[in-house]
Amino acid sequence: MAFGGHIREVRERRRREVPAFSLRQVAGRVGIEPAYLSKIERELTPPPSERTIRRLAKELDEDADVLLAMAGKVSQDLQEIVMRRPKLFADLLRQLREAPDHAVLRVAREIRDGDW
Amino acid sequence: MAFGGHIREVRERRRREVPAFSLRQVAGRVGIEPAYLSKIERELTPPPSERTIRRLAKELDEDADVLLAMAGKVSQDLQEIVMRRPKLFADLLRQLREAPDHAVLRVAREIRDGDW
DNA sequence: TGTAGTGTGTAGTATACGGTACACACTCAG
DNA sequence: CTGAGTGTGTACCGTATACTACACACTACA
Repeated sequence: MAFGGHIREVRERRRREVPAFSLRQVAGRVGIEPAYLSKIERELTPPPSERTIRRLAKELDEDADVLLAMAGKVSQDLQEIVMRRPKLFADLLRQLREAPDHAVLRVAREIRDGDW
Repeated sequence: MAFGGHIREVRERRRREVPAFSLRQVAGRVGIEPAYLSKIERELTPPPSERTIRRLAKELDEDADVLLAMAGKVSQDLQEIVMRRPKLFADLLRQLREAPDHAVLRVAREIRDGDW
């Protein structure tokens, strides 16, 4: 799904319960102009910066990494993890490209359980 | 190490054997202006685009992912892998941030040996 | 009926990105 | 001593990024 439309959906849904989720008020709390948020939601402009996406995520209680992905971006902190050991992580990610979710999850679990 | 200086070092080293690795000729084969490559190598300009970095990597027989990392970038194809399953890979990468190389390598090996 | 709040149209802006184009000074081989 | 090749200084360029600012029309409530 596209970024803007998703934001609009989530915001409107939230708004049905809490009127403070009007476009103007959300824009205000997020720190951008209402007109800009309007254009974002209708996809008349490309998705905003990572910084703004993070604030939107917080405001709307959505997962920042997922929103960033919808915006065609990858979180800066993840990029730094890869850049610190480029060969290592480049290989790993390409290995895992086609791997099913459960296999990747198992890997993550093994690591978390600290058997290294 | 910084991107530009590394490029200069590698190119000069190569040049000692093969004179075709002059700045001008490399720039020519890579498809950029010599003046631009000069500025890149002396870091008077930020590193070039991913596209140009890839060509430099090929030309100088260096690892593209490593060069990209030195340039503060992450390969577009890796970004797409993460963006397709953002939660999955965001979690995984953050798990692996502090993990020692050998642990990550083992994970990659397990996956490659296809036990999923 | 006015006024508070809503979303939107239009215009403009500062900064960064990713370079090109050309002239210059230097070196070194024939 | 010339001319082919070297690296570099300076100026400029189009496009994209990430927004702001303001005016407008509409709705609903008091």
